Amino acid sequence: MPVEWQPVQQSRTHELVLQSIEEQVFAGKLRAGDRLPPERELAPVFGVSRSALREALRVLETIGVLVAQPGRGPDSGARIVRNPDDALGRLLRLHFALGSYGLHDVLEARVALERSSFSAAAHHADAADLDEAEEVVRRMSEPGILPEEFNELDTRFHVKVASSSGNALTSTLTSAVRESVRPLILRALEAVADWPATRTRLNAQHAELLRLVRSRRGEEAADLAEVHIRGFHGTLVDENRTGDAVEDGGGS
Amino acid sequence: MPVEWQPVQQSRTHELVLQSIEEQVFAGKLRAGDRLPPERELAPVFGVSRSALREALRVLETIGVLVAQPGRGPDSGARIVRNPDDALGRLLRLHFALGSYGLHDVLEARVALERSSFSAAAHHADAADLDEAEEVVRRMSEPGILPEEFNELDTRFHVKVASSSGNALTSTLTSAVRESVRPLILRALEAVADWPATRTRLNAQHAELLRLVRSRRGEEAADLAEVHIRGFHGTLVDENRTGDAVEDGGGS
DNA sequence: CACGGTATGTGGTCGGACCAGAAGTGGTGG
DNA sequence: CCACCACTTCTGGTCCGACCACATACCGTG
Repeated sequence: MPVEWQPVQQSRTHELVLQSIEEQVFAGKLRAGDRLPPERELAPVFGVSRSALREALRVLETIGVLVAQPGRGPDSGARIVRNPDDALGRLLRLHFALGSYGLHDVLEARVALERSSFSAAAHHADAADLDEAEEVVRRMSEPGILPEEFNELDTRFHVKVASSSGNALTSTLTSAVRESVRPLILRALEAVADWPATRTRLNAQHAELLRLVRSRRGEEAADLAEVHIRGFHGTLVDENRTGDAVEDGGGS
Repeated sequence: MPVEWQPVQQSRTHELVLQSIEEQVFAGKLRAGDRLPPERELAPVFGVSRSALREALRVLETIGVLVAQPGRGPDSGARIVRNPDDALGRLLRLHFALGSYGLHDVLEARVALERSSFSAAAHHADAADLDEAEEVVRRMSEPGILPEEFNELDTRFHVKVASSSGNALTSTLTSAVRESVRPLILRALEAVADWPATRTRLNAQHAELLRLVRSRRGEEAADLAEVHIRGFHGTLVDENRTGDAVEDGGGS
């Protein structure tokens, strides 16, 4: 049984601290909303310097598990929270920029995730969520809207539908994946030849998507979502060079 | 146009440093493989202390964009890399433990992602990848295998298929999502009543999945993958309490 | 030319100090 | 008794300077 154990060295103390805190989370002893002791107290508990502790806390903050506030009072100090969206967004955005994956990968991932989102939304979304999405579509349809704001609203539309599906994970993933290609999409929209026509076409699809979701026709909504996304990305590939995969030296 | 600008305060200097480095990445001036100057040189460039710079670098390291090695020579120092897997895995693992999303969310996300993976694998996978997957299935079929190792190999099977699909993003996401529920699945497997029967049933599906992929029947493979995953998770929900969503105070 | 000790440079850690800000604390005057 | 205001306290954020461990480059010695 060649299990191929990793070298695992990990002599870095801040990772040991991190591991210790993570174990508390996995064991359920640290839950969302809990507050950590002040850094000056916690560091000696772990037997490390405040700097090392701070680096561990910074990691937790980076992945959206912890927020820290200076000052005094009930809201001060380090608190366990659950905010994966920003972390995931930053992660995918940077890795997309570095070419960890290409535009085609993003396209397929979006199709997979949003098919699921629209299908689930057709079953679970309540009227309030869909009304908000409708309002977004309405604002996207205003004449004279610029690609900049259109891009912003389009993102919000897709994320809104995803979150209305009741699935926090696909919602988060959808949002992060969409965000990671936002600059690319913006540049593509700005470079499109007939902007009003493109805008109108996309909005017609948005409206139809919402109509299908409202009438609980999940499968049709999923199909149209796929067409919508593939068509959109098809425009992108025409306007941009697809980010190709380069060899890497950082194989985990 | 109520765009609702965020407060954005961000007085923390390490975030400014981070932002500056990120811009270099987005502008393509920092690419995978590039080396950063030593911390002692870089800190004064940004006009910050070494500690603040280090916290920014720690963030980049956390999201798998940078690795650092002490010592001297061509391999020392901080290098830009592309290793999103560990970062994504840790992120989803912790957030799942904190209840940012529940087991049902993971189920649906897995179905969406792996349907796409198996479908794409049927079109793009080469023989070598599938042979590796076959080998994994073979080892899972060895009599007397324990849930511990089975869980390990099952993860590797699904990740292997995902990576063979040629889509680095869905592969990474599949891996991370699967990893986030690994402890849960392990406990479920260990608690299952008739372990040999369960094992045999799952392996039969694995073998059939590979057969469908090899014969390029993507749609059927996707359907079976969905059945496979839903059945698996169905066992889980029976054995475990589904992690319910708690209210949160950390709205981004 | 081969070898081995030493100097150098890297990230990692540590301790102490100070800063800015928010809230508690207590004194003061109405 | 209450309202107001200055002061104290506590928090994370930052900075500085020093040392450690380790791997390499360097250079003297054989």
